[in-house]
Amino acid sequence: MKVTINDVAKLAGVSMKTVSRVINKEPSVRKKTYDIVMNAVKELNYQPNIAARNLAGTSSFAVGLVYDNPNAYYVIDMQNGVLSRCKDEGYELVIHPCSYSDDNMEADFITMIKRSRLAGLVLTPPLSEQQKIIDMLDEIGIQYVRLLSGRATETENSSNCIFVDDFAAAHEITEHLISLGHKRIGFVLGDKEHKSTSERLAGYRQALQDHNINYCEEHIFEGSYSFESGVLGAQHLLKDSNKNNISAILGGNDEVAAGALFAARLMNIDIPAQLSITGFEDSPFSRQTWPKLTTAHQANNVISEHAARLLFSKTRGSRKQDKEIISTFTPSLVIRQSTGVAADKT
Amino acid sequence: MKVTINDVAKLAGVSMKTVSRVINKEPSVRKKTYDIVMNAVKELNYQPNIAARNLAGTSSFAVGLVYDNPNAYYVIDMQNGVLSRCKDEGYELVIHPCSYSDDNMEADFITMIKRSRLAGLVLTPPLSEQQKIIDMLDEIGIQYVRLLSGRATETENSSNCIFVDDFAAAHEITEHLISLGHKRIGFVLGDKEHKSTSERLAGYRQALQDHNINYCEEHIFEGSYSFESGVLGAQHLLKDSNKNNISAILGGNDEVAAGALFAARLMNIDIPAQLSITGFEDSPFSRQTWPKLTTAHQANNVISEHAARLLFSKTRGSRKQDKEIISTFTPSLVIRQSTGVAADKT
DNA sequence: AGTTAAAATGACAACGCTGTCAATGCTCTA
DNA sequence: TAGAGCATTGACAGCGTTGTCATTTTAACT
Repeated sequence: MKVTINDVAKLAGVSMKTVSRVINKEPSVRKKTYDIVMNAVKELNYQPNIAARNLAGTSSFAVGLVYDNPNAYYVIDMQNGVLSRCKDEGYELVIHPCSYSDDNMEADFITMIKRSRLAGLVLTPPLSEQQKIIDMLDEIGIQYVRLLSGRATETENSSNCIFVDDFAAAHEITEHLISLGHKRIGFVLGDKEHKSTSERLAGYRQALQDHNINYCEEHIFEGSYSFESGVLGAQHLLKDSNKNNISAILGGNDEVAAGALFAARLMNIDIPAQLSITGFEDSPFSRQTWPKLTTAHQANNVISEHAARLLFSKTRGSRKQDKEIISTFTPSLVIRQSTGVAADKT
Repeated sequence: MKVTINDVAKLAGVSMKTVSRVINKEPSVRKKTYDIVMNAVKELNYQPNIAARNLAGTSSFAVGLVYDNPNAYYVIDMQNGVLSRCKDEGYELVIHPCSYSDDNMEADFITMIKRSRLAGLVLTPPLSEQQKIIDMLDEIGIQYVRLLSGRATETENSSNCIFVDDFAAAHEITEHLISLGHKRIGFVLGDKEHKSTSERLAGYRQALQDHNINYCEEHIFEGSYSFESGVLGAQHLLKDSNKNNISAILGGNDEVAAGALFAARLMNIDIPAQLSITGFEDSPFSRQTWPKLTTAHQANNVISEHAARLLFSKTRGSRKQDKEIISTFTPSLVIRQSTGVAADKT
């Protein structure tokens, strides 16, 4: 039942160490030896014991995924992306949900890292944006990859970052609305602690400017990445006392947009005839609203897979540098039924 | 930086083994010794190395969570519930998403178990219902806990099962609709491979029978647990050519119900004035539809925490039997705005 | 063929903990 | 107070791998 490296070595007629070399794809193994060992591995269906490898080796065979994100779809995509890479590389994934606001967070963090002797970490926003955390990790000396909102060129040291260009996405969405004739466009922002919020706002402003539309502070609602915030934000932007005459609303993400949709329904506003609404991320429920949301598609599972890829390229010293790692992802516009030609409100 | 059990032993002036006893909460340690050791542990901020524990010990310090479920909210809740228990017990969680239809599934499964030397497994539906998988696990001899739809009394050996009483939930929901005057109630079922589907259907039938309403096959749509299925199912049940005169629809779960809501909107049917719709599970997006869904609340994170609790009680030989483990959970009705008094259709 | 360097392989000691079993300390009884 | 018997502690091997370094084999030259 329990096959060890010794069994394989015996069957292959080589030493333990040579088997170790083969399964770790180390150089300096003759092709012939390699084949013999691999055959033995297959014949016995040998699975190296992770615990032993972790204990004996310098770096472990486990990576951590750290997130503080209430969005289930986002988290699942992130997990699956990283996990698929882990499986290929024979690593384990240790998931670590945590709360940024939690006082114990740092201690928790360190406990996790120490206990599992992690080879590296994938950090998702907003934790990936916290300098305090980055400093802590640098001090510990652990490898990590950060998922960030922005573009690679901006930051000086971005060798361990994967970027999502929210600026470009917001720019594209806003231009889409402008092309439909919208001039008074509201924006229900996400949490201001998230960099994606300021990036998206900046993209929106740039698009307005490109088309000579004045930026108007009254069109901005500072909210958070939640359905409820979308409801509140839309209600605020649309209420009669605010003579905004808004004809379109950007939701900070799909959830916010769904909330805005909900609010519009409460106010008997027809979508998209009277009001256009857009989201961000193209999460599953942007297809589960009525009408379906125009949004910016963001392949989180692919993004996180690249994050894992980048992490492995650092930890395992480029054992195999098969595919190129994409370091900046730009979401692409997906037009659905929640946006339409602007109603004339002049 | 790296504190080992030896450092603690030296500081405490005891042997390695005694420290081991303390951190494992083994009996036969004098209170005084225990305190001395614990102080040393705290002073050095000692974290036992999981890899070493796994390697040296008979059972490992990792449990697996296996799921084949497309519902992100469900999966996240399950993870968080199990994880919270793991944290308390110093265990790691290895997540294992898999596809029931995948041919490699079994091999994958075994690879995972072998590689990580898991102490136990938590299985969620529909995998937990597969006899083939159960047999496989029994053969391997690994501990596991199954999450099942049903009630504890039904099955002969249910000592390693946690039940969710979908029958009762469906009964309650159906009675709610009946009490509102509904007599012709449609049901868009989930995947027929899931036991929850037959349980919910049975609960629905029982409620009809209890109130002397005839069960009518035309009111049933065999679908799957997805938004799209909800759309299709509702469209089918509501189309004019089917002279069903349905005044209410049970969605197989919240996602299905959201789909049904979507379909109703397409057909310009007013909810709940013309049609009542209900879901199951009370997942977040039952609160993100318009109108919000009447559903059956099911605390998946609590349920999965109890599953983990049950698993630990088996593996660690009841080291501390603090809280009682609930083995059957009954979802409770949550009335929101998607259900209302039946329109008179006679 | 003889020499030398490089490539391939192997022997063996860690890694940090737990299981086993022996040794010691303590309590209680006669 | 001695001895039995249990509670508590410790010494040491071993879990299955990798790192180090020594050894053997191969290739590449005179």
